[in-house]
Amino acid sequence: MADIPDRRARRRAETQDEILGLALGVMAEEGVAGLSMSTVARRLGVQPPSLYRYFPSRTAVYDALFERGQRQYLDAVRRAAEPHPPGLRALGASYEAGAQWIMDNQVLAQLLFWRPVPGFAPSPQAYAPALDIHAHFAGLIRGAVERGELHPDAAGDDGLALAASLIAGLVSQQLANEPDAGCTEGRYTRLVPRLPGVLASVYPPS
Amino acid sequence: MADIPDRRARRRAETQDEILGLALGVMAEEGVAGLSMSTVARRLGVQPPSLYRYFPSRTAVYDALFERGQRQYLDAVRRAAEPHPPGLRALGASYEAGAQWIMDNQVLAQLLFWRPVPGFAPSPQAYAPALDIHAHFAGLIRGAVERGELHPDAAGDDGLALAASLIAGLVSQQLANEPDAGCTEGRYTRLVPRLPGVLASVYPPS
DNA sequence: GAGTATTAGCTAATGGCATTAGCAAAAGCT
DNA sequence: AGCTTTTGCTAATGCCATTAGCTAATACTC
Repeated sequence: MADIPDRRARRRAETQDEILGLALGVMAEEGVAGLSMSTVARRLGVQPPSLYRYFPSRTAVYDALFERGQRQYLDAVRRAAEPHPPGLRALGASYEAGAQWIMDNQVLAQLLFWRPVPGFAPSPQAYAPALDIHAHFAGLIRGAVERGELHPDAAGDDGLALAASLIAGLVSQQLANEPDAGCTEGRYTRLVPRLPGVLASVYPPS
Repeated sequence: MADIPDRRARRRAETQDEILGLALGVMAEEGVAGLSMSTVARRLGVQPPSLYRYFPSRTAVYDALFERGQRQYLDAVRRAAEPHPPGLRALGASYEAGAQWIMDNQVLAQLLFWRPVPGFAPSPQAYAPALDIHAHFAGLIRGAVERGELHPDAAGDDGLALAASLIAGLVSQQLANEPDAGCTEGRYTRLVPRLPGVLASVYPPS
């Protein structure tokens, strides 16, 4: 019956995935820090200690979710920018896609961007995509500068920090105050499309 | 010995205050959601159940801290604005004082603005000052409009939302990425003094 | 000052949690 | 078929929040 090189490994990976999905559900209901291995085990139809065959600790579950989230988010913002040349348009598309992803994946986003879990710090490999995310936005802003859409200062340290803070601010306000609103209706996230314009008025091309 | 109307009530209030202080310390070490009644009791030199004479539950401790935080923060931003007439200058001073307070009281700030504790929602009375905070900033922005420092749109829904998001963005980025930096040195919070200028370039007076 | 009510502490107990140890059955491999 | 690896289980440990019930001290009343 060895029709597939490693059947067991595949089933194992499936189970791990199922555990992560259930964990997300629990976190959505109980809060990010409210993840309970026992609850996940119950929903999986298994005794709590059996989970430890798949993840060595609760922290490891967080870490796997962290990495998965980083990759999904990076994918979302990259894909959104792809159709455009690097510049303000691409930046706007990335902003919007990022905000959308965050509102659609709130618990994952909290884990990624706000670290609400005492004792959890992402492993270096789980954190790696975060650097790519930063590089992605930096690249778009440099592109906007080269196209004459922004003042060169926008690509400096302060400009990049401000650009990152603009989106972080809208999204964090939206999550804190109106977490159930859709991205396009929320009092805060509906302003996301205006961010490229905000950046341009702060850093008008020379 | 009844030299003071209610001696016991005073001692009780002192103990409650001491508990809140110890709780803040534990939260600073273990994370906001890592507050443990048992740890607080140990530090107070008392058995865990005795804490329940002072707070009916762990959630009640969070609630008391929430209210205390709201009041302190409101005080800080109000006091900073006082010397100035309502306008961009006062707004800048409030922004800076608020950012400073948050960086100096990170755990309290997380409790106030990011709700990282599953199952905790502030009671209406603990939440009350939050409305005053909003009104404070709205008043400053209206003042800036009246003084001709900002376009009237700045005092609309979108303008107020953007103004709140600007400071939220810088601070949340600072906390997430460089929590140990001082407010004036941090890559993000050092941009706080520029926020009135940012707002003015987005909403230039007609 | 004696008596009474209130308060603040204690210990013991309950039920939940993450995690570890050790065992038994199943699944795959040779 | 026999061996190894994997996956599940139960039992146990030590933590937690919280409740119940008791005792000593503290303050108030007469």
